[in-house]
Amino acid sequence: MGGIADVAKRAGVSKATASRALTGAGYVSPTTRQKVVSAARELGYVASTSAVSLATGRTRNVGVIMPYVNRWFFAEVLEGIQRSLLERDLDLTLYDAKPGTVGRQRIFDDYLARKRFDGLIAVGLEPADHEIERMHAIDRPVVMIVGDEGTTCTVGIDDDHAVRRATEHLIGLGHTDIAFLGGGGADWAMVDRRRLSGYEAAMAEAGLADRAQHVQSEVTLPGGYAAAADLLGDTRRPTAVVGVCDEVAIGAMIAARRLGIRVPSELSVVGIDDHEFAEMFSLTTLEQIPREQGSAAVDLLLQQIAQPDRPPVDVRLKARLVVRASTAPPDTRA
Amino acid sequence: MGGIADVAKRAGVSKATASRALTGAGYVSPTTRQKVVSAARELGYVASTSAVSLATGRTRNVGVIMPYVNRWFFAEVLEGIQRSLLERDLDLTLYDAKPGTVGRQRIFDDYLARKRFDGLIAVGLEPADHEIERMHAIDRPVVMIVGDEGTTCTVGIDDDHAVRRATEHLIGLGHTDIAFLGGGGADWAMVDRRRLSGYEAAMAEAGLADRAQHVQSEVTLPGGYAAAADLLGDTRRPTAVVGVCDEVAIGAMIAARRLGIRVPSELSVVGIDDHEFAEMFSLTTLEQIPREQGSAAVDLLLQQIAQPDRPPVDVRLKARLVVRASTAPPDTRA
DNA sequence: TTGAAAGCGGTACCAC
DNA sequence: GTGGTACCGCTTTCAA
Repeated sequence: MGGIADVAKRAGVSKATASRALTGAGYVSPTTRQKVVSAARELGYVASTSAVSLATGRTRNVGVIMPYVNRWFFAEVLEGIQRSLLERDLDLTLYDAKPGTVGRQRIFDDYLARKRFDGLIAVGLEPADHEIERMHAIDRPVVMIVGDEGTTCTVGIDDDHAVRRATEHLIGLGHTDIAFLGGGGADWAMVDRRRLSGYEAAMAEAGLADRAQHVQSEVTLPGGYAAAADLLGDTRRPTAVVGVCDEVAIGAMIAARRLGIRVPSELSVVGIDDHEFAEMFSLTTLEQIPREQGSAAVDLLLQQIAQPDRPPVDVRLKARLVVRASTAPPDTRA
Repeated sequence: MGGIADVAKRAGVSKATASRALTGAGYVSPTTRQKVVSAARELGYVASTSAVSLATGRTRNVGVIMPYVNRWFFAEVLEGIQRSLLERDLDLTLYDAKPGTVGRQRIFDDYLARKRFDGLIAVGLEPADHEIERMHAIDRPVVMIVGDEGTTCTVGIDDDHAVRRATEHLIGLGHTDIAFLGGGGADWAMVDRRRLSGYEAAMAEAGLADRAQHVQSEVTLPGGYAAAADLLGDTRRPTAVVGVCDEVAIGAMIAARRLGIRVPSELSVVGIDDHEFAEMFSLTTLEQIPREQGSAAVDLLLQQIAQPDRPPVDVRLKARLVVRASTAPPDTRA
């Protein structure tokens, strides 16, 4: 079936010439090229990817490894990456590496070593040391989204900046009783720790260090709901909440409504993300655009693939404050 | 670096023997096998996937094509597929084929033809005729999740059954003013049409044909919210709503709360899915388990790959009614 | 500008 | 049981 040999024969040229004409590498006279191209089209010729890879050492495929695909941020990033790759005629192989699963182990131990890709994008992976080692061992460029700047390229928002803006926004409105909701527990992500620190720093700088309060919560919408339900059930509750992300913040808003606590008059809520639900909940938040981070990562990766020796770049975006109706000055009638 | 030739040399055998020892195909004496295996381990040998593919014609890779990855159902299915493939040492190449985009066109026109996979799983694709043609043209087994039974294997729930159960549940509680929320508009998915028909049939059978009411809505949580906000703002509103899926149903619940309409006393809501938010919203729903559909699809696909001539199988699951607190008899005080 | 031929890294048939 | 060898389908020197 339709190998390049058939195309060559039909065009009356050699395999070599056919290859040159089709790939665009090397000289071919315009007329010959035309003949080859027509022959290929007539035969419905499509090059075998494995043969091409074997011969060139390039897979025209990018690996994407992430711990979740069902959370807003990750799904958006994935879409951004996919769209970018699609434009460039590149494939995408997905690795779902949930923390603490044997699947993740297999991915790092076996899958990566197979080098089915020219480069790897790791999203919010929080890799352990031996995992980082594996990633470097494969000798392919790596770009991380949400990771620490270091030896590899990195894309992400400035978390410290974002959470400070969030906290300062509340402080600026007059709040002093501001809780930070989200994170904590066993496998607590670095992002979430960073955000907590930023919150604490902002509180301290405003002389509110002793009012700072961290409420643990799973970093999901139901998680935020559950944690907030506990927190707000108490009569001695904060007047404002910073959610570690919008999902948690929205969970808190829903919990507040259930408890009959009015947002924003009785409780102000800020998030970080600008999640697809943020507008519907009128959530004040710090906007990040994961799709753009995805395509930025692709750009960086392709640069690294083209020039492996370039020093690692660090793209650190500033999140923009989007004020909606979930924040207001504290109710002073109390 | 590290080809099978090196392994063979180190083990003191031929490439052929090394290959047999490593792949498990063909006879090799236990001792020889041991030698080869150790040599391979010592060298950190990993077979080149492109070379294997070229030689065997098998890619050990499965393509997954879906229109969204950021919606609950799709993300869950994807995770289910991924987990199944991971267990079997198979890779997953993702194609994000959003309706009406050039990206989708490229996927069907170019990407599929490259046959980077041994089989394809299409999720909720609603393919046009020429797209179906393309899928068959690649001459690889295809399994569809949420599709019409026909020439290919199919996995999915019995939508008619599910929506009837939902509607009958409400009718059984005494409701007669039951609206169906979701679907309609330009590129209206078949699933949603099927569900609407089921609802209409159930209404008709209960003698409520003239009370049937379809309210258009984008099939997302914010979409359901917006549509319900309109619908429920009217004083002459239904006493119950069937959401085309949980996302829409939950959007409706949120809208109701905003409007001060109490669920379930003033409004009953049923969904279909058992979405991750369903419990938190106490939503009565018909449970489907997308992850299981994903792994079922993988099973079917592998069977087809092993025995291409098997007749297409149709897995049609029954959704289970999960009664929570979003449904109750209509308020009769009115 | 084009063609012949040597790989790329495995697998699998066939003879020993 | 094991080894020699002809492919798999394409790219890429190197000569002509």
